[in-house]
Amino acid sequence: MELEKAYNPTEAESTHYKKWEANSCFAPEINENPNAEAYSIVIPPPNVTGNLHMGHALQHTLMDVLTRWKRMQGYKTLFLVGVDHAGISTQLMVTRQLKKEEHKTPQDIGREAFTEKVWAWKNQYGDTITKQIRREGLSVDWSRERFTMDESLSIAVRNVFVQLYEEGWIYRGNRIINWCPKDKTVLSDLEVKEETKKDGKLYYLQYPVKDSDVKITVATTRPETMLGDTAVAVNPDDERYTDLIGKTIELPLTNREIKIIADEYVELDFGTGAVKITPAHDPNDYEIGMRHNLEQLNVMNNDATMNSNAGADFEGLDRYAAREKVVEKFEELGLLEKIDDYEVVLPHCERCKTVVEPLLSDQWFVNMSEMRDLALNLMRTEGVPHFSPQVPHEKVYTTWLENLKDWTISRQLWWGHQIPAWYDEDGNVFVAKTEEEAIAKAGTKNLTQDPDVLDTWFSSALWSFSTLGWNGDTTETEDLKTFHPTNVLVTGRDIIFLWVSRMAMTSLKFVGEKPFDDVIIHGTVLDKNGQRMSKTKNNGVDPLDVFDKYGVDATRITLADSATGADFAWRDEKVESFRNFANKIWNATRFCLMNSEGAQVDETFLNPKKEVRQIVKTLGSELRELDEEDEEFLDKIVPEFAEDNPKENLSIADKWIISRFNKTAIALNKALGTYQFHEAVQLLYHFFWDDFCDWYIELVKDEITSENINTARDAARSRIITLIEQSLRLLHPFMPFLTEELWHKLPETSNALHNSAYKNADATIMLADFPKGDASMIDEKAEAEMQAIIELISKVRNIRAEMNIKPSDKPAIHIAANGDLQRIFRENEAQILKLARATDLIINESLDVPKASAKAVLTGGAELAIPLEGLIDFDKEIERLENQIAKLDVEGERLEKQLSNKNFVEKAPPEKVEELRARLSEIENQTKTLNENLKSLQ
RNA sequence: GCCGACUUAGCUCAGUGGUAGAGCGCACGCUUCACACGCGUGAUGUCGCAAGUUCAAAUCUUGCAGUCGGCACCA
Repeated sequence: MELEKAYNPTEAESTHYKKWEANSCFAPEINENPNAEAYSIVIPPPNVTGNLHMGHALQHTLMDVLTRWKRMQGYKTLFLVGVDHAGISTQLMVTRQLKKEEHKTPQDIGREAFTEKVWAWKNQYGDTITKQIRREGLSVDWSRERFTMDESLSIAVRNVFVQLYEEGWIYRGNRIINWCPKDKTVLSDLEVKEETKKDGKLYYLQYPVKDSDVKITVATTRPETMLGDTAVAVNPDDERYTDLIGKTIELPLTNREIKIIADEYVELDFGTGAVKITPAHDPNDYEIGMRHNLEQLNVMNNDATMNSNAGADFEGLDRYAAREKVVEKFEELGLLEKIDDYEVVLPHCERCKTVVEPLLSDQWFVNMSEMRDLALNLMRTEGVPHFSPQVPHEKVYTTWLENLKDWTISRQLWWGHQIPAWYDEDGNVFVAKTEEEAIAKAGTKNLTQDPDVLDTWFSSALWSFSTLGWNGDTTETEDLKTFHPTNVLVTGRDIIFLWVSRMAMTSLKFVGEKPFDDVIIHGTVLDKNGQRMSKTKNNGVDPLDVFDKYGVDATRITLADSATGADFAWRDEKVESFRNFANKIWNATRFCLMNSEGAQVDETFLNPKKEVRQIVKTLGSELRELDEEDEEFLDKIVPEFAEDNPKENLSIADKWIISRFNKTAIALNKALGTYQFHEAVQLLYHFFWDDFCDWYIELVKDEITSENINTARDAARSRIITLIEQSLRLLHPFMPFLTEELWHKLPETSNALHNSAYKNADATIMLADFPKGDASMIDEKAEAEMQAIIELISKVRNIRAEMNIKPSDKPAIHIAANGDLQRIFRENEAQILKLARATDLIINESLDVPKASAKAVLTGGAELAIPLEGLIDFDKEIERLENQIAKLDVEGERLEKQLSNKNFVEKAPPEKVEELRARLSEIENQTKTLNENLKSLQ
């Protein structure tokens, strides 16, 4: 079989996903093992309005890597997918469309028609994100796809609301809240972002005290709110104002009189020490107002224009126009003391960036006390959720919970879960799951449902269990039993408070168990200059463009390689290098397939013991008394077997690559188990490229391309193709398309290679058994021997390059070495000659070469020389040797210094001291030899 | 204001007590029968600064500087 010269991802990406999906490979039901352990991940539901960005691609890749890995291990895996209705974003988007297409506002068409439009919009555009998820290759179970406004999830929301209300945790109250005048809705504290404005002003306004000439000066950044002042407060200990406490102020621009009150809240040394109090427009003033029983005068409409309470001169003015006018009037009255430049920090709507106005308003709140304690207790007693990385997230999470305030959950929107509360004509409230129940409770049909909807995060908070069937009416399902708690949540740090904490709380409260064990917090993908990607800066990198350019697999493994929890700057060059890696895998496989006649994928070629077990099984009882772990077992029963069996007859290179493979597999499983994705990718990259391609393939090339058909050649072919097959399995969680594409091209791949949990499924690498790695196949001796061969070849290559020996010139290699090294080099003579591009390998106890030779030393006291009659440039060779001596000298000096330090020798672990001594002795030997070589040239 | 992270080769980043690493880039050489998205060879770092702990510090402690982030906020 001959493959294209380079990997072209397009075809693989367009066919395999469809096949996997059609074969239900993603659903947990594919697992035939009734005792299989479950593994589950729920996706952080992307906004239904959303488009995939690089952050999603990163997060999704990590979840899919874990899911595919566990699935291949035989776990009953569920990667649950779904989208979020995303209240404000979606409503804004549809509102914008309505304005553009029909020049209408939502109010023009009414709630029902508008909501219908949003649903239509959702149905039309809502699958953008799910298409993109398919493109990413995510092995999510589409049969369990959820939407936060699904019927069952909505029932869950209502049940949770009703229960919390009945238990007294949810209440309706009139409090200072964050109001977005543009979106015209209340926002929770978490949806408000502070921004510093450097060119702000601090205005000093003078208020005349009634029946006196005294004026009291207050400082404010928002002069327009003075129209709602209902007091001026001073510190009770402030001697400047002692006489004024209790006096009355004639509030300018209004004909109202307000009191001067004393309150500890006021700081003596800030501003003028006197504070205007506007209980309806400032959270602190509100608190003071409550303490002093002050009137709460709301002077603003919900679009941040002034209302009639502000007086006829101001009514209808925008807050900023009103500010200017108030200042002008104060100036006219001679009551404007001064205006200072002042850096102000203003709250902004996270979504539309409008300055948020603190307003007194009737809203629904959740008192979080009980649920907060449940979550805190879980962390304190079990350390759950376990954050990766633990620092700083565990502490930030805990601290936030400890300081948790009430959650504002109502939103003045139409898109979302409408609050299940009804009012009768007298304003009495009836909270119930359905209107019928509310009617029953109220004893009247004349009820109006609260027009507001719930914060989007209220439904997201239930996501870990509402998606598995819990809705309050139904509290036990097979899925809940099997998949809850989920194993790990993968998400960004921006929603630890908004989402992670709330899932922890609601899950504990309503299901009585944690929602997940682990939480992986990934970093943020920044642009190439280290800036956050944003629409306004237009510096975003579209993952779909990257997929098109470099392929999905290259993008996935690039992202996984970057996942250390730290932010990182996006570089196309990095994907390019992983695209090259994909191509390398493609070509290595291509090469093996060009030489695959007579080969078969068969694990026993990598592990003869497995064959022993098979033979034992076949032969049956007569062999039972023999120890199958005994390495010479086969020799004992059939001596000729070991000699002739090419599976047993392994070269150093074979043993070495098998050892390296098993080490890699073990380390890879460990890295994935501890969420060290970068480590995992590095292991795969270097095993495959450096060990397998650069060395193993080159070492066995001659044998497997041999024209002579014999069992040894076919065994070598089977071995290398089996190594490819096993490597593809290790790579599959990261590069699903490429590995599936290649796997099917390998000879005799079938569902027999599946994990035993998937015996009957159609053949696919995604269900193949994930290699665990066999520690007993690690062969340190073979690795050391191979290291000697690699060192020899590398040194020859170094001489060739530095002495400018043409590739076409093939010199002889002379080696002086001890018995063991002699054997190793002789056994691999053909490979050494090929890879070093030499003609003869002359091995002796000592070197017997002409002066005109280039020389080098090897670890273990061996020497090598390449005679270069007529070719050698003595000056160059001298320089080369001097360079090597200099390098060794630097290291030797440091070691000598360390070893002559008594403290080190006495206090450091003996094995460490011994290690350094051995190294020093090696350096001394090599230096000595190099110096002799150098002298002979001078 | 409080909390925290980061600072390592030209660039992007790994590395958490024992001889400084990768990819890209750079230099030199290669139509070596899988791959130039390749092969071989090489150069490049007082690991932000200062002090401390230790036989030993990129790694632990403290301080400083710079960058970034989270939380809170004084009118």
